[in-house]
Amino acid sequence: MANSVRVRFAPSPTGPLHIGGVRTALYNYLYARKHRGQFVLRIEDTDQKRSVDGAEEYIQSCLAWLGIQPDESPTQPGSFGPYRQSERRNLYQKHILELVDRGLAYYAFDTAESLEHHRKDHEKRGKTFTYNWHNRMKLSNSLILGKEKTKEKLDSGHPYVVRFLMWEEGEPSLFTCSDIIRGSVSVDCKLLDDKILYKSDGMPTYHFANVVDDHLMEISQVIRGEEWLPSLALHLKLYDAFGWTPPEFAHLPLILKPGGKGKLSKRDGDKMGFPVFPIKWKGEIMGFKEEGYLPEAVLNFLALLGWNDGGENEIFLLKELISLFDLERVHHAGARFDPEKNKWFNQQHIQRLSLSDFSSLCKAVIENHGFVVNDEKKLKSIGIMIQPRVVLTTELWRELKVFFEGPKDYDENALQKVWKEKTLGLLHAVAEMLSRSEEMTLEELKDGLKGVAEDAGLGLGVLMGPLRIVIVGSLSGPDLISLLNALGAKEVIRRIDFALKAIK
RNA sequence: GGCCCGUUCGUCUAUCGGCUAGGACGCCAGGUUUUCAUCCUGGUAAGAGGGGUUCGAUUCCCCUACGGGCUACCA
Repeated sequence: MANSVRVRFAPSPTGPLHIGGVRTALYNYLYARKHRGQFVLRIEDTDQKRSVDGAEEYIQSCLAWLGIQPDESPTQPGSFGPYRQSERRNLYQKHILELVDRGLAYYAFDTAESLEHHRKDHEKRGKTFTYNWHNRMKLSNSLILGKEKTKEKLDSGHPYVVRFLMWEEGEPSLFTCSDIIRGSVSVDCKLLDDKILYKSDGMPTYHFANVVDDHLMEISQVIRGEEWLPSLALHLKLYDAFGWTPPEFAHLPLILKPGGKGKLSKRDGDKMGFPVFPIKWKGEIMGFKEEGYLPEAVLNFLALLGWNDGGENEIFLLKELISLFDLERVHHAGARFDPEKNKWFNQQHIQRLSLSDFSSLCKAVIENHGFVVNDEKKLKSIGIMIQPRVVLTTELWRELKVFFEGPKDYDENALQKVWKEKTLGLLHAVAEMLSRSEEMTLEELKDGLKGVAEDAGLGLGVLMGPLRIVIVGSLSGPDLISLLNALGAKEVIRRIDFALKAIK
């Protein structure tokens, strides 16, 4: 099939994958699925110093939790492997040599110290040091050394890097790149530097590895963060140098901090009390999963951060996102991460869960707390009562608890508010009424309670407050009649008795 | 500093020259509910500023301001 779509998500394993990366992965995934193409995970570990143990596995687990798994990855290789850059050295080697041979890249021997010196010196004079056409002939590299001397240096094991010959005098300097989201972007090549393609440790830099890999892996669209836009010209020039047809590019707007300035960073979540990682990292930092978010809600929120389908609906499942997604509708400006709206999305998805899905969520929580419910019908009736009351799944037990344990203490303020002189007698009467009766329907139960209140010359409302406190411990919770019904007469009577002893 | 990208309610956004500028989150008020929550109804609030182009600019162009990114032998 011609023009088949292959996109990639290419994180470097330097720590936990944060929300910006997740969104990049998501957009790639959506694009791939929408166009019936492949979604590739490539690990960019060319910087050994910054690689962090466990980060690669973490990335895979995140994608798995979110349900946006790659078609090809280090652990599930396709026919374009290896999928870790550290395992592709020979490929880079071969290609860098080709560039050098053709005079499009050159060896440079400048030490880090000497470059640093130049930079400082320029800075002092209010200038910027750029290693390029206007000074490359004054520095230390194969361009001035000539073939012989360069070979000598190389053979003697002298450390070197390889630099890209970005631009030479006489060439046209205006270069126009095109971006699916932004249209065309022009840069002046005179201002660009001779980027290092190959480091002295024998590893390629991002720029080089990226271009070689995207070409070799037959990537058709590169969808990545906006921080790469300034190096787009370099990358395109590199494709050009090899004579390769470049993929299309789409640069995504950045995700910004909720309150302050700058892009969202890994530490923001901790600082401000909301997660920025999908799942727990090294048992230290909690993720969306642990904080009670559904993967579909996280996906939904992220998808809408910088993109929308133009309609007014905002709640989408992954399947719908796939059919609606369109890179050309991606917003141009950075988007601020809003933890409140994220929560709202979660609530919406919880509310939309089918009763049986919601019930099984409840069941797991109940069992985690050492209780069992084997009556499906009962489980579902509980589910109906509490589903609208939950925003995060971490709140599940707070709502579920009342069905399994009576209160141990009672809300003082609430007591003062509703506890009247006749309350004691009223509660005794309720217990008595319940002990007399068989199984009751909701209606019968309501009528029974009404009867008790009326016998004391009061309305139902006066009874409900105290009764709720006695059963729940506070003045909040699901519909009391349904709750009493679910608990059963015996348990209700027990709680009343317990409370009457505990209160005064 | 240089280069690049961007700029509509507090936040996420719709609008692709006709706008009384729409929706959502949040917030406020009211209603439903025996409570809280859900739910419903309503309200609040925006085109950064200045120049053009045009019969008409939020929409196109320029300048300024502001925001963001990049400027490493990090990605």
